[in-house]
Parts: sequence; structure tokens; C-alpha cells
Amino acid sequence: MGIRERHDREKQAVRDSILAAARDLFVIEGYAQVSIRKIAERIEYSPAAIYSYFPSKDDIFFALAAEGFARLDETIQAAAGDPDPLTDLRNSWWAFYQFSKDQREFFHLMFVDRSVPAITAQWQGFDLLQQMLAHVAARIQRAIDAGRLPADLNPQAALHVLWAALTGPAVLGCTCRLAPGEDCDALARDVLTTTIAGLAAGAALTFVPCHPQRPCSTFASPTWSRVP
Amino acid sequence: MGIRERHDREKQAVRDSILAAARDLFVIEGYAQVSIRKIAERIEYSPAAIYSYFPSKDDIFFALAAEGFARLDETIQAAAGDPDPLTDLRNSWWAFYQFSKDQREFFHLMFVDRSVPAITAQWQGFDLLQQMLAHVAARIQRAIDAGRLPADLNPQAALHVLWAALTGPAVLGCTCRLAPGEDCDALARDVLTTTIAGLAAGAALTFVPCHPQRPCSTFASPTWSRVP
DNA sequence: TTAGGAGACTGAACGCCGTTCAGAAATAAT
DNA sequence: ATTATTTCTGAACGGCGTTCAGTCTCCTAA
Repeated sequence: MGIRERHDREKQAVRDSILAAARDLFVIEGYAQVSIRKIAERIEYSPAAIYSYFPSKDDIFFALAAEGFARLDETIQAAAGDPDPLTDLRNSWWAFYQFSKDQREFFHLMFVDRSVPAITAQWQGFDLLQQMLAHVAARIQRAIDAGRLPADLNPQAALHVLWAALTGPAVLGCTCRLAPGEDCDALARDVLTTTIAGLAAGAALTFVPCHPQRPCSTFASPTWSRVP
Repeated sequence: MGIRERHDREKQAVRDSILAAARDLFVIEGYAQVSIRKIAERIEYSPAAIYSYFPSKDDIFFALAAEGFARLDETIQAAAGDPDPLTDLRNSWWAFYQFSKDQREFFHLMFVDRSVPAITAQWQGFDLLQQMLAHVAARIQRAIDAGRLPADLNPQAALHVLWAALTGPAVLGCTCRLAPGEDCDALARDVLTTTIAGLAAGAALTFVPCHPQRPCSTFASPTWSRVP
């Protein structure tokens, strides 16, 4: 009989509405402005009810971060496709930077915020992040194969350099650390141009990537409720 | 009569003790763990007393941020002095990165945190930041004059590129966004090497420093995925 | 058909937080 | 000695995340 299924569906619907309410509040106002009480009011439940769907506020935002990685992966995938490998690489990371603008709060939650311990504690558990990094690494390899980047370039090291370098202007932008009138887009473009030029010039890299020999299976379906 | 002076001195001493207590708590535990009540307990005053020395918690952290810029300026000054202009430049920005490690909470407050609106609102007011940026800009100019960087390089643009690029690994490090085992120092070194190599290779920069009449176009309208 | 039980939900509370304010206490000026 | 001023406190306000005893609803089993 389908009673159990209906119950699960209903429970899931409430869970989703909690996430939707949290997302609505936070994409506009940011993490700090989202309270359990506001979420509860929005879904017309008591604050305490939320705790039978999520063990804590952290877990709500962990789920939102996972959603953020899905959005980011989509964004970067959508930017792919240029036949020229270097342009393709450039477009990928430009899309990363654009994400930090268009989905400012998601970006902040995923890459900057320290208020959600679970995000850093289970950092390797974000499969979509690993997947996105793998995609970009593949594009770097293509650029190397095409002779557009040095043959001895370590793709993983280059990947991390690009990621770190682009994170800089994204953070300065989304935390408002530029003087009024300074053009964050131009800055990000310059960082991207300069970094790719530096990689192409054959700067010797020292970063040794930690190959994920990982316990990722541990985190299969991390967003699903382990609520008692 | 010196009564007024004594009063001012005493008032200043209490003010300093508030800052000291706040600093002690925050360099170890971070902004979020510092409460007015904890500061008050530490200096053996009531919480309300603090409000006759600072208008709000924000202002306490604004003062600490100013102190942070002094510390950063010192750190970078101490790293200067190498006769080779490029090495000098390299040492300066390495010191910037080291600051993000050694004074993690100060760095976070100054360059990452969004909890203290006053810091972004009065960003141009931090004279020591402007001073530090001017110092580094001068070193870039020296490197250009010595023929180690392209003659047509805009020092202000290069300055911002280095600043933004180095901010990336610093943020990834201090917000724990690297997989365990990944070497943040090596990453920062690579970003620094790559960026300087890119600047030396003559990557064309588009950043126009400080156009005060133009409204801040940062995060204005969504644009998708193509590098202009 | 109905008693029992399981799960969902609430109201009230706990201990935090930043901040405000009337008034007490201490100090200075008269 | 009295007044005026500055300094500080206690209590409170409204907010927060979280917990828990108890209610209410609905499904199951007798």
C-alpha cells in the first residue's frame, strides 16, 4: 500500500519547503539574516518543527551549499565548448567568477563563509566540486595536448593556481573590498589573463596535488536526512 | 590643573583595555566568539559600560581592523630590502600571504569578513592600507624602471592583480577550503610565481584604478560566461 | 469499531546575544 | 555642603539556536 510512500512524499515536501524558504531568505539577505524563526514563520510552522527535518541550522546550509555546487557545475558546463582550448579554459574560469557575482550568497557560503563548520569538515564530500575540478583539469590537459600550455605543466597544480587566483577578485568583490569606482570585472579579467599568461610562460609550480584517494563513498547522498 | 588630563588618560586606559580584551578573545577564537558580555567580564565592567566607550560592537572591530592594517604594513615593510626588484616584490607579497597565516583573524576581519559593515563602508578611510598599497606600487615601479617588468605596465593595475591573486590562496587557506594534505603554502607560492611571470610576459591589463565618478559596477547586472 | 501507538507538531522555556535606559554611585565644581 | 556632571550598573527588550514535555492526528491491529 502507498501510505508509507505518501508519508515520505509529504515529509519530503516539507523538507523541500524549508530549503526553499531558507534559500529565498539567504540569496537576498545572506546567511546572517536567515534565522530558524524566520524560516518557520515563512512555512507557517513552529520553529521547533524544523528540528525534525534538520538536526541544526548548519545542516540546512550544508544542503544549500551542495545545491550551490550543482549550480556552479551547471554554470561552468554551460560556458564550455569553445574549440580553442585556451579560450575554453578562459571561459570556464570566467564563468566561475561570474558565478561569484550572480550567485553571490551561494559563492560566499561555498567558498568563503566560516559559519557552517560542516562545509569545511566535509569538504571532500562535495562530489560536484570534485567533478567540476575534474572537468576543468581535463580542459587544461587538452590545452597542454594542443601545445597551448607547456608540456611539463602539472594539470592539477595549474588547476589549483587558476582556482586560487580567480577566488581572489571574487572575494574582494563579494566582500566589498574594492574602492567605489574600481571595476571588479576588469580586475578579474586581468587576473585571469595574467595567470594564463604566467602558466603559458612556463612558471615552475611546486604544488603537489593530494589525489583524492578518498572516502567519498562515505558521503553518498549527503543531503539526505539522517534525522532520528 | 591636570584633572582633565588625568580623566582623559583614565578614559583612554579603559578604552584600550576594551580593545585589548576584544583582541585577546578574537585572535584566538575569531569574531563570532567575541561578545560584548565576554569583553565586559574580562575587564570587570558591566556590559552596558562598554557603550560609553564605543557606540557599538562594530566600532570595536573597526578599531581592531585599523590596528590590523598597521600590523600588515609593518610586516610588509620588514620583508622589504632585497636589491633585486623582482625578488623584493616577491618578498612583499609573500609577506602579505604570511600575514594571512600568522594573523589569521586579523586578515579575515580586514579582507574577508562581512559582519562589520563599517569596514567596507569606510574602506577608503584606512590610511595604512593606502600607504601599504602605495609602497608596493613603488616597488612595482622600481621593477619596471629596472627593466624587469614591461615598460608599459600600469603599476596600479599590476598592484591590484597581485593583491587579488594572492588574496585567493590566503582566503582558501584561512577559510579551510583546501583538502586535507594540500599544501596551501605551495599553492600561494605558485600563484605568486605565476602572476609575476604573467606580468613579466606582458599580459595586457584592463583595470583602470579609481574612477570615482563611475558608479560601482561591481555586481550590477548578470552577464553570462563570455569574457568581454 | 475502537484502543493503542507512532509520528508530527507546538508552546514554553533555557541560555545566549547586542543594545537601551532609568537611576545609583562617584567625582568635580560651586 | 550642595549641586552638577560623569561614570557605571541592573534590569529589561527583542532577537537568536535549541530542547523537551506534552498534545494532536492518523494509521494499525485487535
